[in-house]
Amino acid sequence: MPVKKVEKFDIIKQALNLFRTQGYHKTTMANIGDACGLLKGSVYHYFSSKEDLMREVLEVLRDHYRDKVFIYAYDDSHSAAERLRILGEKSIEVFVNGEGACLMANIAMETNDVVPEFRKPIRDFFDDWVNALAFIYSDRYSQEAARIFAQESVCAIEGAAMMMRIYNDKSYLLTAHAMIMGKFEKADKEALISSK
Amino acid sequence: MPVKKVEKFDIIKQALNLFRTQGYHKTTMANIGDACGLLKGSVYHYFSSKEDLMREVLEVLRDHYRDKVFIYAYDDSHSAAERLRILGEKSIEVFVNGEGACLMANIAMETNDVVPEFRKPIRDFFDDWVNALAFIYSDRYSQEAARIFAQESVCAIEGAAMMMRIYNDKSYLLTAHAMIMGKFEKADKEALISSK
Amino acid sequence: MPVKKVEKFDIIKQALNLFRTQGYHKTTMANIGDACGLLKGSVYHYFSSKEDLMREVLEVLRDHYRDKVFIYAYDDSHSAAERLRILGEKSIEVFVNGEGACLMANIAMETNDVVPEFRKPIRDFFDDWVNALAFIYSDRYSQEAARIFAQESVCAIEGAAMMMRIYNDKSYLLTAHAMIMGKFEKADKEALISSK
Amino acid sequence: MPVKKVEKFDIIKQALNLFRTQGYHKTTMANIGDACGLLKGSVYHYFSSKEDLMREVLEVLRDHYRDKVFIYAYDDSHSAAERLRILGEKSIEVFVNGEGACLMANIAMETNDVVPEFRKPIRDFFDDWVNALAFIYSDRYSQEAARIFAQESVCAIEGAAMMMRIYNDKSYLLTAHAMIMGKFEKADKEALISSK
DNA sequence: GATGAATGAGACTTCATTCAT
DNA sequence: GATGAATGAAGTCTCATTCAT
Repeated sequence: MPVKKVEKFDIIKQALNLFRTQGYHKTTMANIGDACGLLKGSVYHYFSSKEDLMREVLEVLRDHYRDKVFIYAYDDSHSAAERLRILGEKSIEVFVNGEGACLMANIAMETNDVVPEFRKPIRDFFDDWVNALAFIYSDRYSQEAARIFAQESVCAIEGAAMMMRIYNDKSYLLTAHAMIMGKFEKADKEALISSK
Repeated sequence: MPVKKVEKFDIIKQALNLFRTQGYHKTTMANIGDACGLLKGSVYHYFSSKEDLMREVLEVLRDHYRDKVFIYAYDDSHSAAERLRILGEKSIEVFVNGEGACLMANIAMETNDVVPEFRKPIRDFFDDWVNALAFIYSDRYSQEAARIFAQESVCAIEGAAMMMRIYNDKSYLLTAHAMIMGKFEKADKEALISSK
Repeated sequence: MPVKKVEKFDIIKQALNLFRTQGYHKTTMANIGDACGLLKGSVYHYFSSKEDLMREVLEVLRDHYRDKVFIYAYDDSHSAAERLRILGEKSIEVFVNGEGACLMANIAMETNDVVPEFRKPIRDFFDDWVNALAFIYSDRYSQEAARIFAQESVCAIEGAAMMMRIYNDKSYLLTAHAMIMGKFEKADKEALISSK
Repeated sequence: MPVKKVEKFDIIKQALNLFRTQGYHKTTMANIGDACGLLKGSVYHYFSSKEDLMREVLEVLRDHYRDKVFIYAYDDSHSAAERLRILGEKSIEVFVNGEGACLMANIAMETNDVVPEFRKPIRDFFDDWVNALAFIYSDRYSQEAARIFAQESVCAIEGAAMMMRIYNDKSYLLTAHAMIMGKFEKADKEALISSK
């Protein structure tokens, strides 16, 4: 029976949302328990500590993006531009539904210097993301240029997510995606022109 | 001769660095006291609460940027490109010296949903920044386009600051500035071309 | 067999005694914890704050008097004089056992101007007391006169409780009760005489 | 020049009012300083400690009552009833002007079991009061009866002061005084009758 | 597996007090 | 005499964590 498994995942989902919006230190085990209909003591049946819970949250999120989002970057059945569009769409969906906050970025900023254990899963996530974009971009850019553009893209999106949250205005994210798509498509044309 | 007295501004500076690197909730009044050679109780001689101290930190930082950095955007004695370069240089200086963390962004992400009092000073800071860049850009862009480019620039730099911190790699920030400068200069040429 | 657990009511009883003798501000959560064999932090498992605990203490005491003491005022199976005697006896018992201090009066005096939240339960207690006495007195006095005599009686007893505490001499309370009983009985005779 | 003396007395007066309404523990040295236009540190030029200040407050109040109020009890130029009226008038004045709180009673209740140093001045005050009333009453009562009536009178007035404060209703005090005067005058008539 | 009681460390804050200027 | 900076003890409260039931 998958009952237990589901419950554990529920805790992770609730914790993810709380960590995302309230941050790591402000979110208490009682908050998490409340959100799941559990007492805080009961959360310890599933996770040995708050840090452990956070690690699992980061892992689940990393896996989710790798398996359900970034994977599309490598899907040959779509054009590069199309794949870029899909990635953008999916991350907008997640960011915007999740009240415009990126767990990875927020936890990175809050805990980078105080809970070093979280660094690796966070870096892994961003590695995956940059690699995925670089793979798409390598269609029209050199290895080197694709990588830099990928990094720039991630910066642009994360910066936009931050502004979106500060100003409570979703347009930042849309603008960022449009900018990236535009730049990529322009590269396309230039590539076409120069290849003539 | 006065005994070495702690200046209020010293506390603000130390607090700024601690808040920037450890975050708001993880930084304790004892940490701040320690950094100034004071007991935690003594900090209350200057600030009525931790929140109050943070408010003053945000205010000081906002004022600093407005008066010492963004002000160059409006300095007629330099060309637009030159002014853009100066702004970039100054913020790199601050970010990088400050161990690569942007207090405004970090606190925004950590406290946006839990300490609404901090929202206004943070927004004010970003308003100042966007306005300054938009003013420079309006030299070669329409009002509308300048504003959007300014927002994109801030996003790019903040995203880069985040990546810099996560990967402990200062090149992100340099790349972001180079990209912005490049785009602005290209606009220059295009403007020249189209004005022919 | 359950491990000896602290009952919520135990905490209330211990707190009542401490508040009564040491006052509200001087009594600490650690004092209360100690008196119950708990750490100060553990008291918060039962009460959300010191003020909340005090509110419950006041409520319990008010309920106790209403249900276990003042209720006798309305018991038809005894004569008015007898009911008055019972009330006096019971309150002497409580006051004297409680080391001669009236929690309600003490907390009223200490917190009247600084913790307005306590005013209502305190007034409710004194309302109950005056009403109970007035009901007894209405047997031989007009509504109006009974009410005033009831108020005077409460004043006399509370004043006596104060003097008892200051001089550590229980006779004040006995004297006050004797005076009240005497006055009531005299009214009886006068009533008899005037009814001839 | 009596400048200094006056200032010290100012502090005592302000402290008296604060202690009376807020209680001993809740009143801070900063409160007292504020009320005098001093910083809290400066109060220590006049009093070695908060306890010391309170002791002086109690002493001043005791002296005031002894020299300016109770002294009328022994003034041969008025009848006993007149002297009783004067005492009542003066204490109503003080109580009611002083926002209906009796410093002596309040501090007695709050500190009886925790600051034994205050007991003696408080007892001295009440001794003075009882003696003064007993002296008046001895005009028409036996030594013994006068003393008991004096104690009852003090109880009645203090109880009334308490109720006045709890209900914010000055009539309690007036009623108490009327009751005492009435009882004394009745004794007068009875004495006259029995002396026939 | 869940509960709720309990812990203990540590957070923010207050405050009487001291002292150099 | 007054100030303001500083102290240190203590107070209220929070919270991750443990554990018997």
